[in-house]
Amino acid sequence: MDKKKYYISTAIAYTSSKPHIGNTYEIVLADAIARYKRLEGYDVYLQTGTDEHGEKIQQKALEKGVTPQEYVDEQAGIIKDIWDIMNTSYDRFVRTTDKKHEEVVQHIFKKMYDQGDIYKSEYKGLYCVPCESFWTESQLVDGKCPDCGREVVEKSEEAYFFRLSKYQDQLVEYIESHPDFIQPESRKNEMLNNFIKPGLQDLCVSRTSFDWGIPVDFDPKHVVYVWLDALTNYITNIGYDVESQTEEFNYKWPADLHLIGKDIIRFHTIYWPCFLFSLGIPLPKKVFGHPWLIMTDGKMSKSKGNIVYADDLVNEFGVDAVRYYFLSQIPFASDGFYSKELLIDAINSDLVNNLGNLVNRTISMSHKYFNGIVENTNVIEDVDNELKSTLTALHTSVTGKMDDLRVGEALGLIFDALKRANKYIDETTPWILAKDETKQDRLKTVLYNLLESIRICSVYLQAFIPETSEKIFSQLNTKVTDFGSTESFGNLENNIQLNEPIHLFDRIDVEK
RNA sequence: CGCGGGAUGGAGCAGUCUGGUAGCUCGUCGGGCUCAUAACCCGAAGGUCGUAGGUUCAAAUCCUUCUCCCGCAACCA
Repeated sequence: MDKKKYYISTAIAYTSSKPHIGNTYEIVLADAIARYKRLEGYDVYLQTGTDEHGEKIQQKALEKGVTPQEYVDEQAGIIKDIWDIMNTSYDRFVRTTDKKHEEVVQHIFKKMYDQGDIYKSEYKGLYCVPCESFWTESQLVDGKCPDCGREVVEKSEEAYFFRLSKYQDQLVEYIESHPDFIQPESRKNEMLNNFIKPGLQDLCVSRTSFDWGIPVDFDPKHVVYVWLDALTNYITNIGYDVESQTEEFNYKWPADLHLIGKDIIRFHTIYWPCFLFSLGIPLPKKVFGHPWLIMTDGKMSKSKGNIVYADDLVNEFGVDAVRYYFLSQIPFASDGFYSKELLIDAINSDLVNNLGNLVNRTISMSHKYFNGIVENTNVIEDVDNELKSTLTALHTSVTGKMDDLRVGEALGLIFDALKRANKYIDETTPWILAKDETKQDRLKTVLYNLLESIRICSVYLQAFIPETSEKIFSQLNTKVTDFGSTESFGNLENNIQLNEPIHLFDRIDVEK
């Protein structure tokens, strides 16, 4: 076994409310990457989960009249259900209220304290007494509390700080010598110019204003800052502890990819690396800040009532339709739009007209002309060449796009190939061949080529729309579904008995 | 001058790094075909590539001005 490992993580979802499609996009994206890597033969580990501490959680629980633990248990369940509804293949779903995690976070905090990276000091800030909140200068509205509009006062409170400043030079050096560390590239410049080079201030890593968090064990009126708690999930759940690391940790770490939203790049490319420097363990290989899925009618908000949830969409359109939309329509580095019209458009034109119809017409013809048994008679004509080369080229081109995390473009290449296969039907006109007694062997080859093209595309599609791939393989009645079988054309079994054609996707009536 | 991103036919995007006939999907219009989920295939119309200027034989692409939109601005995650 010389499988190479691939550790990919999503950010852990904050349990303050049910995730909408924007939040759900990330796990689907991670899943597609993970599935593709597995297809390629990597030993993939996909970790996701929930971030369950913090003041906001405590407030929400209070509002609902339940304990914070009861609240996050419910929320974590909801989130996990949505991840499952999206058919995502995570290997472990972690929670920051897990006892083992909490214990290791305490060890980490202590270690940092003992070695002088964390020190006790005072947090000074502008405080709104009635709201019990600290605000920064820039958050104030007309110099007053942005929540209630009342005066704020200078206040200081005891707190622990992490010496970010100590690691500034090391961080700059690391980022500049590892050009792939922060992706896309524009984010790297943003971090360097905006935050790091102007000078890193030490980070306040404890709170005393609320208690729903991991207590600092040697000073229990403090709880650990949520980000120190949350970020470490990437190591605490694979067997890291300050004194001893498990074999699992040594094998999996460093992570190959942290997939995160572009809004939390700062935490993953500044705080997290510095924490790891402090612990003396390597940095993850890549942090990719993906763009957002935004609504054509403006930002989602409760007041607008335009929040869209993935599970509702799945109920209406099916899981693979929603996955397809997320994976194909969101640009690599800039935000992508969502609207029901765009979703329906993509379903009808790509999934129904292109993919679904291709499979359906090909299998139908095979049944009609040869009772579903198609032999590769190898009656080759020039017109076949372009089809074959289009299909075999995918092996390199799709993999290249996936390596660059350009998932939408990878999917686009596959659908271009399907389109090419539809064109091949017009070029070869099987219905005319069928009427000619002497062309039966040629017709068999044409149909075989089409079925093989469909098979090859379906192998790749396992990473993106796995249920659909299954349905196609089942219609083709093929066992050849491995990645290696797409390197050359003609690996579909000869003389297989096809199953009856079924509709993969139903057309969505636009009038509705 | 806080930092960064964006503005490309009706819609959504690619192209900008490494200047050289402006491309893709959807929609519209016309044609073809009939195996198929009114699907498929071919063709056409539609863009002064946000504004103004500059460099160049040549600019969506490089430089500068301005306008508009978005994100960030560190103790909310």
